Amino acid sequence: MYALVDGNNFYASCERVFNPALRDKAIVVLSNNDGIIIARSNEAKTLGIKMGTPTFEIKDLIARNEVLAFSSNFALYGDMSKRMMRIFKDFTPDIEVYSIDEAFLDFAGFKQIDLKQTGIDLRQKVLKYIGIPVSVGFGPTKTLAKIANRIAKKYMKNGVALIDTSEKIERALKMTPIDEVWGIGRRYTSFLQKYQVQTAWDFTRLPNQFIRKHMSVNGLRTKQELLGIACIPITYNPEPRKAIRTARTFAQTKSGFDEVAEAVSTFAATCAHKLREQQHAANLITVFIRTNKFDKKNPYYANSFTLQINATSSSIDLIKAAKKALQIIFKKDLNYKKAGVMVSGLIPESNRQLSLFDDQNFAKHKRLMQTLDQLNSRSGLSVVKFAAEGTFPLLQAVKKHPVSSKTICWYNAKLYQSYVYIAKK
DNA sequence: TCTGGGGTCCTAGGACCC
DNA sequence: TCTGGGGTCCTAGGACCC
Repeated sequence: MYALVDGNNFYASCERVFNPALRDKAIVVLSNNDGIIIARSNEAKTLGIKMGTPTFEIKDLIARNEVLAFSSNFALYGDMSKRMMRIFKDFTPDIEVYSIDEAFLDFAGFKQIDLKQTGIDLRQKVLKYIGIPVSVGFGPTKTLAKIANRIAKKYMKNGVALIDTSEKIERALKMTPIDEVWGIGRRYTSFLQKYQVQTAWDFTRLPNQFIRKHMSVNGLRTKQELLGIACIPITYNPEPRKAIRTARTFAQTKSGFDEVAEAVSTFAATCAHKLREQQHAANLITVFIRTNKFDKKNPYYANSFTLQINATSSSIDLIKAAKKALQIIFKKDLNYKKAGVMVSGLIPESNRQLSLFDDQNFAKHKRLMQTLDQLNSRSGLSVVKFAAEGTFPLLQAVKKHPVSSKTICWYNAKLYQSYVYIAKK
C-alpha cells in the first residue's frame, strides 16, 4: 500500500504557522508580482476564489470580504516543506517527495499495522511539530492513493481515507469526477466527456485500444492504476533534473536591448548557480522573450533561440551565451513582458569533456564560481553579482519589501558596499 | 493598468545512416 | 512508368503535473 500525504492549502497554511491570528480567516497567497492567486485557505475557497485567478479581477471581492493577501515567500515554503518531509520519514524510510507539499509513502511490508491509525498519527504529528494540516490517502497504487487523498480531504473529519478492497475501489472511482484523476487534465477531460465519461469509474470501462489510441501509453497506465494494478513505480532517489529554467514576468515591460539583456543575464546566472548546486554542466542554453500575450492591441511576439555550448556551469560562460542568443531573437520597438533562460543537455560535472583550449579557463572559472557561491551563501543574498546583471533590479527588490525606512537605508548602503564588479578582463 | 514559475513524458515526422 | 528496407537521433508540439 502507498500513502499520499499532502499539505492542505500548503502556502496558505505556512503563512498561518507564522501568524496564528490568521486562523479561520480567508487568506490567499499571490504569485510573483502579485499577479495571480496560487493558494487559498478553505475560507477563501468558500468565497469562490479560484486557483490561478488574476488578482485584479477579484480585487473588489477581496476588499469586500476582508480577504488577507500575501506575496509568496518560496524560501519559507521550501523550508517548511523540508521539515514536513522529515516527519514523514519517521513513519517509513521509503518516501518519494513528489512536490513541495506532497509525498508518496511506501508501506509495502507493513501488513500487520493499522494503516488508518498510522495516518491519524502522522497527521497529528505533523500538526504538532510543523503546524500544517495534512490529508492522508492510502491505496494499492499511486493513482488510487491520490484519489483516497482527495476523499480524505473532502469528506473525512480525521483527514484519512483508505482504499484497500475492490469494493472500496469501485465506490471511490464512482464518486471521483474524471477531471480529478491524476493524469487527466483539461484537454482529456473535455475529450472524454464527449464519450459520456464523467467519473473515474466510467473511464475504466473504456476499451484499451481506444485509450491507447487517443491517450498514449500514459492513459493506459492510468486505467490499470485505477483498477488497482500498480504501473507507476515509486522512486526514492529522484533523478537529477534534466533541465533548469529561470523565467520572470516583468512588473513593467522592458523594451531596450540593454534592459532585457540585464534580466536575461540575471536568469543565466541563476541557472548557473542552480547547475553548480546540482553539480551538473549544461550543453545547451535556450533564451526566450515575449511581449504581453494578453495585450490584444499590439502584435504578439514570442521567440526563443537555443545555442549549443561547451558543457559549463560557469556564470560567465552562460551569461555570454545568453546574450548571444538574445541578440538573435531580440527585436527593437517592442514591449517585452517576460523573458527566461533554460539550460539543458545536462551532464554530471565530473563527466565534462575538456575541449582542447578551455581547460585553463575552466579551472579559473571554477575557482571564481566557488568564491562567488561562498560569498553569496554566507550572506544569504546575491551580494556579489556580475555587472551584466545590472544594478537596478536588486535595489528595486529591496524597495519592494520595505521593513522601515531606516532599514532600507541601511540595506541599500550595505548592498552598495557589497557590489563587486567582476569585469571580463 | 493589473494575468506565475518550474518541471516531465510521449509521439510524429524529418534528417540521416548503411 | 517503374523508385527498398531497416534503423537512430533530434525536434516540435501536445499532453500532463505541482
